[in-house]
Amino acid sequence: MGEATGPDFRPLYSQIKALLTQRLAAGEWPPGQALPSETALAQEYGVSQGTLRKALNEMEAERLVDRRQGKGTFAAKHSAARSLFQFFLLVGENGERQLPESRTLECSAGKATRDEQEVLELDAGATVTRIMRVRHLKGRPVICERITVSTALFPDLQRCTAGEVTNTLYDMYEGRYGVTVVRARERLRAVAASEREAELLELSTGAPLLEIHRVAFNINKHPVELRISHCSTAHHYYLSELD
Amino acid sequence: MGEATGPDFRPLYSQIKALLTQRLAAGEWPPGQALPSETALAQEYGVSQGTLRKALNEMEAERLVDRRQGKGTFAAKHSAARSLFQFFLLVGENGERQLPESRTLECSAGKATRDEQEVLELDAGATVTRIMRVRHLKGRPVICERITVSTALFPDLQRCTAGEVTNTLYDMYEGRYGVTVVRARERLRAVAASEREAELLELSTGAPLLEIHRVAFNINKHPVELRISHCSTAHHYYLSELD
DNA sequence: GAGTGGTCTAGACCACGGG
DNA sequence: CCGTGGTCTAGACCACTCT
Repeated sequence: MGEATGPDFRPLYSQIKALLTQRLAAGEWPPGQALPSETALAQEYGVSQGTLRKALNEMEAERLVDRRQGKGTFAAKHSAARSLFQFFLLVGENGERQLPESRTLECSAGKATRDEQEVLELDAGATVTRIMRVRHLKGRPVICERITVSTALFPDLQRCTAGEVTNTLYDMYEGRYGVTVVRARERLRAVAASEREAELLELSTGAPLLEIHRVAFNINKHPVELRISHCSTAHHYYLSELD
Repeated sequence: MGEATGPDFRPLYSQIKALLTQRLAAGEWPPGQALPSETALAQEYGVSQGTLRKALNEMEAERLVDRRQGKGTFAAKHSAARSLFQFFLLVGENGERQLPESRTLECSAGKATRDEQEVLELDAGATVTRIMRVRHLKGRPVICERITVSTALFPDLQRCTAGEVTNTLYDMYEGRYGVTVVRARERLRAVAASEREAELLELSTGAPLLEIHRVAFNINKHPVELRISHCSTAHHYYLSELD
């Protein structure tokens, strides 16, 4: 009957899900790799295939795994599609989606501010790496953003961001640091463009910008990145589906 | 084996779901009313309880029905909680949620503009009812919004919005007109406050405001309301969960 | 106690992907 | 061809709600 770790009064499938998520977070199946089949896992845990299926289906709904008939179940992996549809909600007038190109302005390390420390749940005095960049859509500068991550979690990020341009930052977090971003919380406000932002985005000072304050979380629900973006919404809008 | 209406190559549970949704949309079970039990419906359609359960569970995920152990399955009904958590995403600094009070400024009927006609999928020359109102949170004026609906779908809305203040507009759509809003799409931009908005919201002209362009849909996926809100984000932010 | 939805099981068959 | 996940079934038992 496959005893777990102790008495647990949640449904079986929910316990199985927690165990599988734990193994996933521990790196037992790196992003993109196949998990054992349903039947194998069911046998391993001593439960029916139906129970195991319910656990895996919920994990798929949370985008922790990818399931495909005839192929198998795979640990979630970042892709351009995922960045585009899950994490980049600024779309063009006609609704078309496109990932922006990025130009890094600055990249430096320093002591976390009180705000950064709290949001990223860091120890007092921890070192963070900050990236300032401008992002372009169809040749136009549209976004001005400042990204903050823990230097301990992402060492040498400065050097990495210099050369590579092809992939998104989240691809790099996953590929080079083994950190997969699965969820994010965004807080939106309207703000006035500062003098510098106005210059970078080719607008006038005081022009209204959409501020996106994003905290990104890894599979363990720990915050791993703080990103504050100021976006010109002259030719784009932020799409939010309420359902 | 319970023939449906014709040859259909989707999975059984998906066909059942479509049939149940259709009956729900037709008003067979008004908001809040109980549907027959799983066993009864399974027998009616000649499928197993498991298949029927899968259909109902998906409908619950889409918030078309409410299911509670020991009680039954109920047609979705609007509630303060639903308005608050599904449709009102402007929250206070400390993350607390609260529904705003509304003060109607104007309410009039007229010919739909080209934009309104397209968004609401109306015939050319259709009549619409428009409401202008200011909404307050904790005594402060925070939102300035213009609402447009089809007059044919919501007759006499002008008279209705005059007196009643207790409930939300969506409660009224449901209670008086039998229209349940189940989904919405919002497009967000940063805009500058007009002179009038600045006055109403007690800000200076040109101050940055968050524009929310919302289209609300009924259970049949038809657009039933257009709402453009201009929000002061001095003491509130728009919360968007990306998962 | 009777009735509801929730969990769990075991097994059959189907659809898909790849050798 | 085999192995994978997807569908469908039938039945047992549990947890919750109301009378």
